[in-house]
Amino acid sequence: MEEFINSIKHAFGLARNLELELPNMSNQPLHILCLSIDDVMKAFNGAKERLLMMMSQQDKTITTSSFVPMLSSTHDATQHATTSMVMTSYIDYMFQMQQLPFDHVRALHENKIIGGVDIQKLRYKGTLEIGEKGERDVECYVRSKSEGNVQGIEASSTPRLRKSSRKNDSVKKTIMVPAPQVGNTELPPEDGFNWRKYGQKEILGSMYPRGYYRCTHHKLYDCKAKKLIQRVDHNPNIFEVTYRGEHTCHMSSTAPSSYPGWLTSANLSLGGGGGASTSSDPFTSKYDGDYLVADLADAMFNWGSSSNNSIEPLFPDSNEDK
DNA sequence: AGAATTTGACCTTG
DNA sequence: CAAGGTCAAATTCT
Repeated sequence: MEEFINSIKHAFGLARNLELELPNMSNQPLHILCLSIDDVMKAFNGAKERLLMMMSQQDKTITTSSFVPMLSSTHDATQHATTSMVMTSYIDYMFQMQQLPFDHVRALHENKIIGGVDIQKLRYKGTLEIGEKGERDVECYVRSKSEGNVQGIEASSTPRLRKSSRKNDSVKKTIMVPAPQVGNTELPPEDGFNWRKYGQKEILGSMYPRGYYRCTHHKLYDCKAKKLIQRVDHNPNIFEVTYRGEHTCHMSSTAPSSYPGWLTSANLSLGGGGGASTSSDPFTSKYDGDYLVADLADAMFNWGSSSNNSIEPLFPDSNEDK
């Protein structure tokens, strides 16, 4: 455990240094920045390996270890699982960051604002991914499946025509997202897309209702992307967010110009170009659940002292205008 | 006024 | 048939 703590502290230290040096990077060749990012990634990679080893050992024995009590005030199995999952998410989050600095730095260079030290906009939302299908040994926590490509069937015998959309959703990916501690805590942090709620349903056996959202552009661009949001029963500070379908609104002027790292994964096919950034630009007002690298580290190490295992507000002021 | 949300009814799936 | 998912009218918000 101590080994893991040291390695993760080292990684966060490197990330912190990189963050601090970022304003001065504008005069440096980009490959210098790449090397720095590589160092950070390697450090987190090592820490993650250790954590996954510890988790796999835990999963085999299902007994308490020194690891869980340090993070959690309650020791029941579900809390244990959730805490481990979210902690792993922090590590994953740092990996996902790798996809962003390059975009950000490029954007900043292109916009010639890096000299203006608008570091505020380098803050990134804290949407955390638990894992991806078949990628790691915590995949048991993730539901991710393809549902086939059966075409929808028109309901011809009823006055109300409706396509079967469920089978058309070829992509389904579920992640765990911590609830924001300020602003509207009823919703998980934004993910850069604009969603419109179209339904809510009480789910059998769940304490909290499930909210159904679709892309705001679903009519204009025939965008098929949807998401389901539901609070986790045993920890209301965590949302289970299921994404379905693919965004086909990339070229929209209101579509995000950059996506969170986990959304750029191949199975969601979210890569590709983005249009001009407007209000949906993740680095402007739409991104209100901001977390800095250094604060992620602080939140992570303060986790155990928090009575509700939630993420502390990092920039309370930035969320008040919601 | 238009956009977004709510909510009960309806539809699909297993 | 039950449960989950979606529709669409009513309502609320901006």
